[in-house]
Amino acid sequence: MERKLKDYNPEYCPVIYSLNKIGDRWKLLVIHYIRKGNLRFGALQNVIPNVSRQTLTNKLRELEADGIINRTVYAEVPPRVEYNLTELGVSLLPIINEMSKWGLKYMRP
Amino acid sequence: MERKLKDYNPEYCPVIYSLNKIGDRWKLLVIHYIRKGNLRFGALQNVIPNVSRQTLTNKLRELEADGIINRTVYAEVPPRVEYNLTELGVSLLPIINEMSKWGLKYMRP
DNA sequence: CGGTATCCTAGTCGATACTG
DNA sequence: CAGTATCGACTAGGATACCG
Repeated sequence: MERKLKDYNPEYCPVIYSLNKIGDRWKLLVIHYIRKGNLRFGALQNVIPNVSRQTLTNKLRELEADGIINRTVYAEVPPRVEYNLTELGVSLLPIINEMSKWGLKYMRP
Repeated sequence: MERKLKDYNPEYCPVIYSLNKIGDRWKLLVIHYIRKGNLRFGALQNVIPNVSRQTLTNKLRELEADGIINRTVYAEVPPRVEYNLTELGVSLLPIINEMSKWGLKYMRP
């Protein structure tokens, strides 16, 4: 699925381009939870339900590679790593805001 | 992945609720392409890149079950089936608009 | 603490053939 | 035309163990 959508020419469909960057539940959740401020790896793992360390690592690396989040390593013992949104990451918040608004309006618990 | 996110209690996170409804590339693309007006099954298959009949069928059924699209069958020969957005489906368009805006602004072809 | 490295499985998707 | 049925390949993601 990943491969297929990347083969398209996104030039003709901005939506597909966006989907290739963040069309992924985990990524959106990471961005959603990071928005409030810097978060450590462990905190992310706790706050995102049921994500495995490995998957979280993968998604964080992809987001970092795409320039959506920053990864800051503090040379301490025990080690501390914090993630926060880049400017590009912040520019994605309106999308998440719309999703949040829609969810609030239409979800029936 | 599907199962996992469904196990969460979405009551506490509207974003997760939204993701459970439309956190899926195919679904978003279907909604995106249907927005312009009624579309037949074949037209959808042509306009959505590389989607198989089976996958498209599945996604259309799920969207229908969630009340996001209508399916209208015309008793003709050859048969004609058209899909269009319900009111609920239309309410999702702001999300897609935001994604489209973001893609337009930040994609580098 | 914040990761890798492996392994493995469930589920998704595509190809093909067939149907009303 | 608009599907279904079947099968097989692929892969995202979870479990586990280990590392700096």
